[in-house]
Amino acid sequence: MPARNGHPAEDPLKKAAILDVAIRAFAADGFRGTDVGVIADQAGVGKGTVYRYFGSKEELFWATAFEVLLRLERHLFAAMQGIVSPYERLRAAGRAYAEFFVAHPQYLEVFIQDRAEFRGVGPESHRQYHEKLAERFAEIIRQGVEAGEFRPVDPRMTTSALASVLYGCVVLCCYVARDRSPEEITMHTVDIFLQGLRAGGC
Amino acid sequence: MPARNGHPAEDPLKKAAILDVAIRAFAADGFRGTDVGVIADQAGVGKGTVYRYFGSKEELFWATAFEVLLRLERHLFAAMQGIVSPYERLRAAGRAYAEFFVAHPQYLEVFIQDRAEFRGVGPESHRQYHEKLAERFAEIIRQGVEAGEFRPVDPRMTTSALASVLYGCVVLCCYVARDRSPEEITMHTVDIFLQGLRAGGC
Amino acid sequence: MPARNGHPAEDPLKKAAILDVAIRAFAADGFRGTDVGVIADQAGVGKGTVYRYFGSKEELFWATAFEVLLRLERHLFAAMQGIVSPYERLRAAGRAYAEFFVAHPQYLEVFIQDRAEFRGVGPESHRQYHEKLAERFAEIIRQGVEAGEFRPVDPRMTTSALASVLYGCVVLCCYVARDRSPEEITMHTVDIFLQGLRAGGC
Amino acid sequence: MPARNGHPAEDPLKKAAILDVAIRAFAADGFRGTDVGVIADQAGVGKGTVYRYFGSKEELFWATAFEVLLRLERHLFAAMQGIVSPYERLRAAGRAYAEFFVAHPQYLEVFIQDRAEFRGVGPESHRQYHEKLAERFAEIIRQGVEAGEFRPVDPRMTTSALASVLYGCVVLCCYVARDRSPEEITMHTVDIFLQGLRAGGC
DNA sequence: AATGAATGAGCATTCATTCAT
DNA sequence: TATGAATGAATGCTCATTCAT
Repeated sequence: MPARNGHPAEDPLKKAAILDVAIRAFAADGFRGTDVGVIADQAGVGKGTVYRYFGSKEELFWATAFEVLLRLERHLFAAMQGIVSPYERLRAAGRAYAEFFVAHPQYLEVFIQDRAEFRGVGPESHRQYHEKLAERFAEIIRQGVEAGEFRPVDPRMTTSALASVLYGCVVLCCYVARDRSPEEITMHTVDIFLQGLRAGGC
Repeated sequence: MPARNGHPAEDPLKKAAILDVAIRAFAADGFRGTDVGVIADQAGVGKGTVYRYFGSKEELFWATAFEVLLRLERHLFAAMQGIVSPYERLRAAGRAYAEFFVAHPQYLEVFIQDRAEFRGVGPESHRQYHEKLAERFAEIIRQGVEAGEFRPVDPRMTTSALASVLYGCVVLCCYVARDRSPEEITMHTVDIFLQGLRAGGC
Repeated sequence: MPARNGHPAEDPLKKAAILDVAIRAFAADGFRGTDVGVIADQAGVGKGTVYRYFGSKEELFWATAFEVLLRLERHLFAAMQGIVSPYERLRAAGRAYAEFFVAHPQYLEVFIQDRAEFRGVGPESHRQYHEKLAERFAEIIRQGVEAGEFRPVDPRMTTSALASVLYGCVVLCCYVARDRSPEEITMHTVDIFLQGLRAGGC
Repeated sequence: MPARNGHPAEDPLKKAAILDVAIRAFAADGFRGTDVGVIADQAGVGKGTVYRYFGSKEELFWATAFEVLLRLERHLFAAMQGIVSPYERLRAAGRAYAEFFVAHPQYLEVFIQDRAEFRGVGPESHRQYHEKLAERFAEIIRQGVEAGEFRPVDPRMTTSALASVLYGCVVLCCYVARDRSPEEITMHTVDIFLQGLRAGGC
């Protein structure tokens, strides 16, 4: 809503610049450890501008976390593009998930900070977005079940299960099996998830 | 009468009291949000004593995280006690893992803080302990493979996989499927992990 | 069509609107606690306009304080209208003074802020106006003395005395005798001032 | 309450030093304009120490204002020492009041800030102290009335009246009659207060 | 050895003022 | 002329760590 005589009420480029810097900053130092002033400096704007655009450090963080979620979603669905088999779609999503966080470790840190600092209690809009995203995966699983490709599992719980598997893999890879890449571990885990650890009992 | 070695005259009871308080404090407010002074007060000791026993806030946190790891390990192996089948042992461990963190949510927060604040880079002794713990599970998987109960997977990678699955379940339960308990989600996930999502293609 | 002199094309209505809002704002939050941006918003103008019309927050405050002084003066002389006896004129002025600040507590706060923040050191024009106002009262006292209604006091000092009495009454009424109204206290004080506390020793 | 092995829980000298600096600082820059850090520096202590001793900037200010009130009270009663006649006691108090604030202008500024910033709403303990002080003066007036030295006025209201007169004189002297000293103005006003402005109508 | 008073770097947020549009 | 986005200095308060007692 520009004023009567022309004003760029909000500059999307500037907003994006702040967000980009914020991702790196929160990833590097954590929510508490991050200085809003440093973000402002690195984004080339005044501290007041950051507050103008985002209201508070907390809201800035949530905007940051949301942006990461958006990018992850885009990456996942791009990777599943053109694949039909639900089985292959989940494998592709798993691989993309690992790739995404390996390529952008800072995104992972933001995810982790979100949980660590706010225990998953963010703005309602985030919850709704999670919900929508989960539903998209539940639908894939539902199709796999209907197609007889998957066992007759509960789609929503299995979406949770898949999310847990993927999240656990990328988060814990720093603790375990340092001689393997996160992608390797993730794909191994996803494959067990899909095939089962148990020896095939027909 | 100073002790034989190291710090003279350390009172193990006092140390345990501090640690107990620290778990609750770090869980409640996070690493950065926790005030060492408050821990000292609640433990009934002076701030200086906390520093004498633990050196720094960071070291205190690591001691805290280590204590939680010890308790988790005890709980897991107690739950596997007397079970022979590797398959059943892993199921029992999975259930125990979820139970443990549901019964003591603060322990989970400490785990999460550990990763969030220090990216899994703690003292070397922790790494070694993780290693030993992982080896114990790898051994179970190895036995399962040898017994023909499991597919011929890499035991170490599969241990990673299992850890990721369990960790992901308890950490993410706050985001997804709020209508299910963490135990339900975890057991569902573990069962898929063991049985496979794919429809049994003999 | 710019005005003949000084600032071209100043809108007196807009200026008055800003001043009105400013009185309330400064009274409510004090000089330091008042946000110029809020004044601009409430007056329905841009922040830049406030600065265009008043130059700085400080000058805005002085304009505000001056406006209050003008209104007080009008109120006092309206109340003295038609009264001849100097004695009765001063009583009427005293009563009007108390009434004025009871009816408009925000005016009082502005007076107090003026003294608190600037120690009475405002622009020279204010000093001159004070001087003129004081002289009008001194003249009344002079007449009272000449008429034999007052003792032969120094008119200027007695004007000061009267001002102090009135100011003290309205400012301190929040500390003392909360069971009496400011008007009661003021009239009691004024009457003592006029009659003397001492038992009339003829 | 020192700890088991000797601690000077609170150093009264340090506290007094902070208070002394605070009086000057608040007087010079006002409540809002004063930087607690500057007070700490000038008092030769850390900022944390100021907060340890006084809890907050506001409480520090109240302690400051209270200290000034105590000093004023001591000065007033010292000046009335040995004087019997209520009439002379009030004159002496009036003179002492003016002298006190002329000798310590910063005390006056603190008084004014108190009213400006907090509208006389301080801690309950202050109100009680004011009350006690007022009662002491009311008693003097009561005695003057009983002795026939004063007219039969209400002692409490007349105390208010006297307080208003004195306060008004010292506060406003910066606006009016700059060619007279505050003491002169005050004594003139007090004398009118005592004798009456009106020509003695027997 | 134990204590807790003292320290001061650190940080979120506000707001007077400017100036491009 | 009017606007309000941008700026960044300013400030209250916290808390990890030290050290005199």
